[in-house]
Amino acid sequence: MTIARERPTLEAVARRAGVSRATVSRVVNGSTTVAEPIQEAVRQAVRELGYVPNLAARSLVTQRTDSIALILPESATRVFSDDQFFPGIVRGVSQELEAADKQLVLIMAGSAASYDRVERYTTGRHVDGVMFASMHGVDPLPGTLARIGIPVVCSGRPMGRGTPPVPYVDVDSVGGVAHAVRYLLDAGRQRIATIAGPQDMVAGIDRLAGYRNELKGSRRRSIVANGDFTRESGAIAMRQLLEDDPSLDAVFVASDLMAHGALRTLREAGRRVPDDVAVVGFDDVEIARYTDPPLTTVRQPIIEIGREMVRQLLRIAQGEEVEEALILQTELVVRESA
Amino acid sequence: MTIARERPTLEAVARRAGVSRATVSRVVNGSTTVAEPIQEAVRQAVRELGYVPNLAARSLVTQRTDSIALILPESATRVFSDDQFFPGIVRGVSQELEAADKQLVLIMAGSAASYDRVERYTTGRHVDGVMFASMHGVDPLPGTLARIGIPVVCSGRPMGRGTPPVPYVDVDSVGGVAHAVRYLLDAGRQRIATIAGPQDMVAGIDRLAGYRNELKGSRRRSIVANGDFTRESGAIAMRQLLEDDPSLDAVFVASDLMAHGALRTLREAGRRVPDDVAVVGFDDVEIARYTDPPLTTVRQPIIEIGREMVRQLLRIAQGEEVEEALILQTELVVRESA
DNA sequence: CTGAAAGCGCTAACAT
DNA sequence: ATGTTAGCGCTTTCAG
Repeated sequence: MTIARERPTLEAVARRAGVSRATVSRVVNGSTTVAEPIQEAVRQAVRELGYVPNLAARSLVTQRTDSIALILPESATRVFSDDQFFPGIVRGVSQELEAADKQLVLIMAGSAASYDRVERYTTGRHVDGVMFASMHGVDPLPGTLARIGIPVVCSGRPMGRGTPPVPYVDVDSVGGVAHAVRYLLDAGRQRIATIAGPQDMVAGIDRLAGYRNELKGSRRRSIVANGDFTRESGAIAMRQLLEDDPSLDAVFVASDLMAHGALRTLREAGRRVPDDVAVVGFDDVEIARYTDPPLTTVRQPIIEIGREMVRQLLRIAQGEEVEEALILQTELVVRESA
Repeated sequence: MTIARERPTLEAVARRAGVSRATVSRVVNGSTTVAEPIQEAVRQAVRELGYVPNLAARSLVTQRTDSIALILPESATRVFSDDQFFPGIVRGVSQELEAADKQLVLIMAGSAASYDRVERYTTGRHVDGVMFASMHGVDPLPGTLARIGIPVVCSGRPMGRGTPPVPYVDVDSVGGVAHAVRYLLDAGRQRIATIAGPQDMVAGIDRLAGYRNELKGSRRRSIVANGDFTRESGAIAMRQLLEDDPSLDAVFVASDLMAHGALRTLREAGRRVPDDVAVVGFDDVEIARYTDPPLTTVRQPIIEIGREMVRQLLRIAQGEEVEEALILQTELVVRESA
């Protein structure tokens, strides 16, 4: 199928054009210090031979690859589920990387074996920098990378303190949730439950902490069920809550997707929303506008997180010092009246 | 933030362990021909120095990177839309690559600039093989890669014949559509329209051809509107069709997502499905089971396409000859009775 | 403005 | 079983 077993090298081009390797290299890399006629001769030789530079060789000497990895420690199934978090991050990252003319390589790693591969891939310097999103538990990889000098940025504060600390971009979850809960309190709600996110992820932990914090001041007891950010888990958790406390009149749900599931359960249980039970979500993904009723939720600038991750990463790659934390603001979006 | 500016090399490890570079290389790569005590000494040195192999150097000599690219010539927005084609392909590819212990790097390229970058990235041998899905128009890149000896496989027959031909995995669209149309004919439908996919994609072209082919034998005239595989375009195309021929009683839609949109339009227009108008889709994605009424559709084994692409690619990479075309079968799934 | 030469860090014969 | 040696294909001083 392929004849071209022998790929032409710089050397071959140089011979053909009757110049030195150095000159060919200069032309190929767009140096302006080469006489026009020679440039043309070189380009011609490149064309005739079908020369394409070997990036491995180049990056061996330049120490750059001009590509950046975004690691999603999740299975492909999860990444492409209807959770709008991943698309948001990827879009933000793409936009910003586009502007910097860097190649984005997206890597999913849902299993232990694949995570090992990712470790080899990234530590081996196949990319100039690495971003992590949706991390679970205490993950040593970001710290490892940072230690061997590869620029890293995480989305969400990494769990466990490492040395050196890994810079991250996050949103003010605790503050956002506080707004949400206060909104429910102000509306006179008495028994405010929560459906928490997975407790192996900072997003899950922080949102639950925000809820507990805010409730503490109001002498109300907390009523908690756990989900994993999927719609289905929200439906199940809501059932659990209704069992635990049938008289609850409000629930803060740690993600819109789970809130969507919770709404279904409430409807099935004959509770009116928001009359009987007020529901507030988190994320402000598109679905929040189409639920019945539309969801009051805490807006999180997901795309912006992606963009900021890239900006931080590029700064680090240029040797600039950056703050460990870059925190973006959240905002309560009221859609139904509780 | 990072102290490790100087990355230890094989050389450094060798010195520290008091052996030669070759021995260290053997240990690092798991050769069994090294005496146990020496292995241990080397591993210790590796640990102490925090040595990590430089993959660029390695692949410069081995000519391998153990990673494979999947190129999606679409924007991130489109890839993460609710079109279940992309997730299916990615899942199939992931599964199969996992088994081969190769790293998948997913690359999206929705703009011309990004496509240039992808060309540089792939021709530069950053990966051992390249897969393409969702191609638009005549794309020279697969052919270019094949020519310079990089294994390539496409999903869907590439448009335009190149030299050498690029191997591809596709489904029997024409046959699948024929079944669908015949099903409508057998049900006694008289005016069978179609909502075609984008005509710059083989999937769009082939499905339209299948419709025209099958209709030709029945002396019925074809009624065509165009969409771009999105739900919204299906809704719009359906409106168009109703205007063109208010008396149509059936429509074959080239994708389930467009069919979903078409159903909405039909409902708004007061047509009952399937009583007034029968609708048949293509893809059999999950949504087809949840539309109202559930969609009769042509099932396409999307995940299998992904898996087969990888299998073909690995064969090519091992120097095996493969057939240019690998065609998977489709199947009509009847859900509503037309 | 161009060429010669010295590596980048690693692997793989080939010796020993 | 281990070491020596010769590159892989490229960039980049440094001379000229």
